Parts: sequence; structure tokens; C-alpha cells
Amino acid sequence: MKHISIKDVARELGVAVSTVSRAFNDKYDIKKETRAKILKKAKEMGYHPNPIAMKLQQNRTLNIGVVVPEFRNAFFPDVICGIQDVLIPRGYQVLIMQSNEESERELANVKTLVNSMVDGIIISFSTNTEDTSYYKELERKNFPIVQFNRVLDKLKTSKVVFDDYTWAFFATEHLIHQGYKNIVHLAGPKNFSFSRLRKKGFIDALKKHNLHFGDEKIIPAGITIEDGKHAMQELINSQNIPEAIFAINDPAAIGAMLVLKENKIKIPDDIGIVGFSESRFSDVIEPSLTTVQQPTYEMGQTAANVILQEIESNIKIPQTLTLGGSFKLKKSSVRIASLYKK
Amino acid sequence: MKHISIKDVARELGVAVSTVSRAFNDKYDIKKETRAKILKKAKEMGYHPNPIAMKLQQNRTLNIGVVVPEFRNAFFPDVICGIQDVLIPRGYQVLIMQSNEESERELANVKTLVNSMVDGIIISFSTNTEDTSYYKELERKNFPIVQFNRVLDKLKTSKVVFDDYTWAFFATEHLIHQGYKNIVHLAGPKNFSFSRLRKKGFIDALKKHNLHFGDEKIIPAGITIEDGKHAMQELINSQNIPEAIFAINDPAAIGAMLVLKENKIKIPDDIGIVGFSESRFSDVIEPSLTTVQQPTYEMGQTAANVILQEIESNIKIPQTLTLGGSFKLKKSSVRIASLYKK
DNA sequence: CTGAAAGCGCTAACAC
DNA sequence: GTGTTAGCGCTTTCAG
Repeated sequence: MKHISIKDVARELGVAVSTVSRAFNDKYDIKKETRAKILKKAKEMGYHPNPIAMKLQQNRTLNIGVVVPEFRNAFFPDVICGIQDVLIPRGYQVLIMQSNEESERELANVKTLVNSMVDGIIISFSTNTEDTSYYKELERKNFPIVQFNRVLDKLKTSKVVFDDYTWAFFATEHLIHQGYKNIVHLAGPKNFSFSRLRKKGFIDALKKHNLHFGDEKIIPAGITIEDGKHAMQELINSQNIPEAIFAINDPAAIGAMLVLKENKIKIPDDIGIVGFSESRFSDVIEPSLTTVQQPTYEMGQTAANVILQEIESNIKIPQTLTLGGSFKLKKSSVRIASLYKK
Repeated sequence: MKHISIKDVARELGVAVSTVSRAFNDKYDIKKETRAKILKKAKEMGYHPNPIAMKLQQNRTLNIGVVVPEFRNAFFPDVICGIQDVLIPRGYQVLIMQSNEESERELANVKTLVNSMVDGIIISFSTNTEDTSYYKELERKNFPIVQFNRVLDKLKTSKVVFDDYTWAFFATEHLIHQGYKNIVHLAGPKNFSFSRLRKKGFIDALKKHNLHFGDEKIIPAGITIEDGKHAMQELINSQNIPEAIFAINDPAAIGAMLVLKENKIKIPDDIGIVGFSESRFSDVIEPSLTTVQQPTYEMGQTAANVILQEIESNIKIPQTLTLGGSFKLKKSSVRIASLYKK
């Protein structure tokens, strides 16, 4: 697999390498015919500029690193699609690395990428990431970083997040409107702002409607099906079955539902449940799961645009972009059948 | 973000750049203390070798490209994890690109990667890929390619596949053992060998047990939930409801189940169904879906090892590695409750 | 408009 | 053992 270089083309045509180079970067003066001639010959010979050499020379890579904690759920793959669709047409390559929810591996990933000279990193952190010293250092060095979804407040880079508060509020209010009163929240890992915001939305909705709120309404769970199962099982064991559940995300909701069904507790009649996207399960589970839909694809596009702007302008003013979503009304939260359409 | 180069380190210590280089590549003679001194200083200065420059010089990239048609289902992410876990410790970077099931985009992805000088490509093709001329060219140029899962017979590169025939045979036989007689197969896209092999396994199992086989037993479907829905709806519309279904994969099976449930057809009593992994739905759907489990993670590891071997030995003898799986017995295919354990 | 030449950061002969 | 030097393939002054 030997590469035909600019030299080969130049020799073949008896011109200088710089001329060939110019033909390929049309920002220089070059006679039209020369240019055409060169491009034609180059194509004939199967010449492609070697991006590695370009990168070396220009001290930039045209690579963007994307670091995600996992891509087994639907959420991150969708975001990545959005990122790719913005970046690829702009001539960037998207290097994806996944951290397996381990902050050490995540750190290694980021170091590899930075060290391999990506021009910037779009990242969503792992559940257990606490030590941000290396990221702070990158921040200080002015290295372009955009956080999304799982963002760390400590890090002052640009962020793209979902309007978790509002939609958690809305989701909870929806349950209240359905007549559920004793509502609990399966909460997420507390180092993520989205956990805090969804919890706050939940609490404020209860308060607005003068429903009793106490710490016992917040059930520490997590973001996997297993977490949801575990939390629900605990509730059942402690004879503490609520009337409705607002889950931190779909997998947690699904886990809870699986346990409820095992225990013959009827959804939505005995208990109502609302999730928060991040899976493709909501239409497969029975009853179908009411959920807050996040604009994953758009989140990716937005993050890509932000980093592009930071890289190309070389100006970094940390901004936090907050996206809105939509509500997918399904069966798991609607007691009166007539209210549920389609 | 300015890079400290080998020169800076050399100057700082009053040694030659080659000495610094040698300190970092311990295959040359170099005095222990010099080496220690250099490494220490380098660390102090925050020096990291610039991989881009290394790549240019050595004409290799230490990058492997992975091209997948999608990563919304569980299958490819799992395979990628396996690939990464082999390649990263060996000093390679894994560049993932997804083709969105479009062969044009797939081709562009591969060209980008080849052109960006990855050392090799691990690929699973999109549903509609027909034109293999470019891939043939790469093959001729001896460029390392390993196909997995969705392989094209026309391309004579190394392949890592699942033993589709045997397990399809087994899955079908399982349905027969359950007493189902009129069994149909929801078939996959015909340009993939796995479709053909699973179909053949299905047919041969019917034949072995002297069950009637005719073309009407093969229902062209596809590999998505939508495909499964569509195929099932057609069967119902034509009043042609079989006793059991062997689906090309889980999403197709899930689609069929959703339609069956809509139509109040009982699974597994009225109709039995078996899938073929490729999703995480099998435990979420009700009844839980019996399925053939493919060793996705191991498939990734295997593909990674094959390409590593081809790259590092520079010998390419196309080999096809066939992996075995396991059978996940669940509720969707077992009529007599007592037979189903846990 | 085009050619010559320097240099991006690194490695690998080849000297000494 | 270590230094010198020639490139890897490209862009970009600087001349002409």
C-alpha cells in the first residue's frame, strides 16, 4: 500500500512540488490551466494528499475526539450521529472512544486523544469521575473541550445540556395531574448536574401542588436497568410502595417495571411511572413507557458546532447551551384509558 | 496548546535529538543514566512524543479503523468494546465510523480512513452494499481488511463470523422439539452470508424432521423492528399465521411480537418465537424472548487479533474464523411451563 | 505565476 | 554511546 506523493506528481509533470501543492489549496495564485492539468494528472495517478503530513505541517489534526462513558444505550450513539453529521462535512474526522464508565480509562482516553493531537474534545463523563485536575489543566492550556449531558460543574468549559429541570418538573406534574399523590423519584448519581436538576424539578413540582415532600421521596438508584430493579425491590421489601414513580431515566424505569410486573403490581393502575429517554425500550416494554424525549441528535450537532466555533475562532468563552425536549405520552402513566390517544 | 518537541528537550540538556529519541525507544544502545536523565527532564517539561510526526516518519499510523453500519443496536457497540480492549493495550487507537446503513457513506468512511492512513480496517457492511470494486482494489493493494458479521463473499479478505448455520439449525430444532410444526422463517437481506446460512440452517432442520418445506416458509423481512412488524402484519393480513417463527434476529422478532400482541395472539401458546441476539430487548419484552446468543465481545477481540497479526507479520492469508454461541432459553418458545426453568 | 528551499517533529542510518 | 544528518509529505515564505 504505497502512497503516491506530491513529488511523484510533480516529477511526472515537470513542475515544482509547491505548484502541485498550490493546485490543491486554491488560496494561491496559479494559472487555471496549470491547475487543471495538475488535478487531472493527480487523479489519473491516484494521488491523494497525505493528511498525516498536512497535520504535521499545520500543527492541527482535523480530528475531533469524542469520549463517551458507554454506547450500549441509545443515547450516546444518537448524539454521536449528530456530531458526525456536523463535523464530517466540515472536513473533520471523529474519533470515538468509550470509557466503560471508568474514570481511569476515561482519563487515559482523553490523554491518548490530546496526545495524538486532536483539535478538541467533546466529552460526557463517567459516573464515577471525581478528579478533574487533568481536565482543569487542559482548560488552563486553553485546549478546546465541550462537555455534554454528563457535565461537571467544576469544569468551566462550554456545555451542552438538556433542560432537565423544566422537563423533570413537567413529568412530575403530569403524574400529579393523573391523580397520583404519593410520588417518589428514583434518583441518579449525585455528581452529575442532571441528577440534581431532575431531582429539583421533581421536588418543586410536588411543592407547587402542595404535596408532601420529605427525603423518603428520593430513592437513590442509578442509571441502569439493574439500578432500577434494585431500588424497586428495596421499596417493595420495605412495604413502601408509592403510587407513582418518576425515574431518572428509562433504564431505571424499565428495571422498576420489570420488578413491579414480577410482583403482579399493575401499571398504570396500581402505580404510574414516567421515565426519561436514554433507551429504545419505551415502546417495547408493556405497558409502553411514558418518557421525556431528549433531542439527542441535536445535542450532538450543537456540541459539534460549539467546538468548531471555538477551534476555528480560537476564542473560548464558556457558554452553556440548554436544549428543550418533548413529552412522549404512553400507557405507563395514564390511568383513564380515554385520555390516552393512539 | 503548544507542543514541546524533542528539540526543546535536547537543547535543554545539551544532547542531540537522536539521543532523546533513543531514550524514548529503548531498542538502541544508550547509557542508563543518560536515559534516566532525559526521561526525567522530559517529564518535567511536559514533553510527549508527537504521534503525528512518528506516523509520518514510520509510514504507519497505529490507528485501526472500525466501520460499522450502525451502532444503535447492542451488537456493534459490544463488538467494538472487544476490538478496543485488544487494540488499545497494544498501542493502537481505534477510529470508529458508522455508515448509517448507507453504502455510499460507508465507502466515504473507508476512503477517509484509508486516506488518513489507518493501518487496517475492520468492517461490517451495510445492508445495501453491492458494489465492491473499491474494496477489491484495496484487497489487491494488500491493504489489511478484516470483515466481520456482515461479510461479503465476493471479498476474499479474512473474516470473523458466527456459526450461523449450526445455531439456526439448533434454534429451529428447538421449536420443533416444542411441538410446533408449521414454522416460518423471517429472513434477512440476501446479500449477507449470515442471512443465507441462517436460512439454510432453518431449512435443513425442517427437512431433518420431515416437516413440509416450501418457499412459503421463507418470509423476506429484514433486520429491524419495523421489518419484523411489517412481515408479521403481512402474514396476519393474508390469514397465514404460522405456529412458530424463527426470526433472522431479535429486532425482527420483537417487531413480530409487537404485532402479535396487538392482535391478541398469545405467545408462546398460539405461536412460538425464537430470535437471534443483536439487541438488549430479549429480557424486556414480554414474554421474554428465546434467542441465540452470539459472542459479540469475543467477535471483536478475534477480529482485532486477526488484523493485528496481518499488520505486524505483513502476511495476509485470508482465513475465516467461525465462532460458536449459546442458547438463551426464555418464555417465548416454551409451551409447557414446567420445562422453563427460572 | 512558478520554482527553490526551509521546516513541522520524529527516526534511522552513518559517523565518530 | 552519542552526535550529525537525511528524509517522511506537505505548506509557505522568498525569489525570480
